[in-house]
Amino acid sequence: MNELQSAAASGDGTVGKALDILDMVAGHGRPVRFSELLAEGRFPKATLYRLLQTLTNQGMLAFDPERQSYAPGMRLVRLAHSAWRQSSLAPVARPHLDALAAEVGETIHLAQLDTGQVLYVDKRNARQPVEMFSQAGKVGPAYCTGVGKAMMAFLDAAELEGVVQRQSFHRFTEHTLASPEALKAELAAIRARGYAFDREEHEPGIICVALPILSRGDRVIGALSVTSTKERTTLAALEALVPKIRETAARIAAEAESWRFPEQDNRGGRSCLA
Amino acid sequence: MNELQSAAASGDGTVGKALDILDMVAGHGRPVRFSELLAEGRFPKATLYRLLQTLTNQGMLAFDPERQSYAPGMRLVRLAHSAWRQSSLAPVARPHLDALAAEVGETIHLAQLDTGQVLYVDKRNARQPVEMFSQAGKVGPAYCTGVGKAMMAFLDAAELEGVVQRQSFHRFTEHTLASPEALKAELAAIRARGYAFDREEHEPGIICVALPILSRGDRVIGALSVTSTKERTTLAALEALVPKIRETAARIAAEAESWRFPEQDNRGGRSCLA
DNA sequence: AACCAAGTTTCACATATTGGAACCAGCTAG
DNA sequence: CTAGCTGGTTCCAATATGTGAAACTTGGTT
Repeated sequence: MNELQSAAASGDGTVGKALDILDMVAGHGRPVRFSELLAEGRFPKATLYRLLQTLTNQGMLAFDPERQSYAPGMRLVRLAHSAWRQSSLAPVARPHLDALAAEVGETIHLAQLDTGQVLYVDKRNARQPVEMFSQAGKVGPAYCTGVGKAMMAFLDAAELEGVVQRQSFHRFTEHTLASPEALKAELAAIRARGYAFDREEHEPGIICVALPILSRGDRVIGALSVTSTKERTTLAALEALVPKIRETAARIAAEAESWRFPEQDNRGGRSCLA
Repeated sequence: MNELQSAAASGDGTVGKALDILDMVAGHGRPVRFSELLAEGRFPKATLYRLLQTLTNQGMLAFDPERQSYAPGMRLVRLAHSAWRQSSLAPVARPHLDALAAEVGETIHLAQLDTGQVLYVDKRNARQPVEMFSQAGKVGPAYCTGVGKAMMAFLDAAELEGVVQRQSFHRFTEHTLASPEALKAELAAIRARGYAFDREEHEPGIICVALPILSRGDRVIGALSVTSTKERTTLAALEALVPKIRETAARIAAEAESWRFPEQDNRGGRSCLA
């Protein structure tokens, strides 16, 4: 029936297809027409149509009748809020990120590995007010970012293989490690050293240090990075921050371990104000 | 064939059920056991089980084998990022919120109406760094919040009816409007006045002014509020901010109108494979 | 009027979903 | 140790659901 299609994507019946379509719509990054999706050739006309309808009236997609196009719906935002609070590292990490941010005056990212990609779950922006979802929920490549490499370096062989296979190795800059071999060599170095650099591998001028967040038994549960520009600082200067970052990572890891959900149920009214 | 019947809830086949389950899990606000969900009695054992599995291996749910419990998964966060950027008012409103926040030194909320509830999509916090998802994606009641009432007041009769029906009218404080009648009277006043107050109706000590964001033809597309505490300020003082807020709301509305998605397609990286 | 492309609906067919019931731990109590 | 649990997983026939080619409708062009 099925052999090595297992891993990633669709397969599970109707629900799987529906979610696939959700991804397709979200993936476009802008409202999409029925025909555009159809053109992707992944589903026959009628099926696609029906599924879109279902998703739409479930609020997972929003249909703009004027422009006749679909976009991911707000129900996702509601659900994601809940996901973020429960399943991400962000809530436990928050105070630690704040502290670290106060110490080093640079941009900080908290990321997790998801389907071979880096998923940013929180951020502290040196200056200027934080952007909300615009950053959390964002995904990026693993093979050419500090956090991505930091996490990959501490995966075990089997996991790593899967993740490496999913990398696109697109050459973003002249420094991008654009092959599995180059990447693996780099990962070995990172593993030995204990932390990763991003030497303008993803964006020109942007450099960073990143450390994995390891839970008991060295399981990778996330990564933490401090980012800056080549103009403002140097790799050596960033490297000097490693002890602090490591400390923060350790604290987060420790807390993540013990973090059991408070037995109180949900829905009350929480609001603003500290 | 139909519009305003059946509305939200489940019904659409398997996909609908799956999404229902997603809501159930998310709704608990903490990892849930199979049996807890089962106890809800909405689905027969085997069905629930299968659906949970499907959702899990699609990444919509995360299963913690140690604690044997399900929580909303990270795939939702990814999807929501996209939803937030495309379908919410937040991206267009951002600069205007920043400006408003700078002027009035208080907490600002940007909300939309979703399934009869208030869905917060962005926020500016007077002081202290913004919390990310913790606020965006959060939902709250419509009948006892400034933004909720501001939006309801400008719905047309048919829409309003639907929304009112979904209110729980739980009495949060002694000021809460706890009946459809009281609410409707208030809404009429708000409609006439052009803006809404929250007089400690949701949380004791918390007051706010809110204005709807109306697009061409007076369609409600969101709401904007300035919140503070009874100690720090008064309703009259908040009322004095109305012109500024109205201006901001108008700007957001105008921009939302013209906002067509930049023709550039999805970000440089990969599509949906790799 | 004739055409075309985009979107919507139909319908005979088969596959995916269903859910009662049986099954399998792992526990606790008798 | 055995019976009786509770919580979770698997079977499988019955059938409700989802499928998709093709027909149809809409609205815009020439």
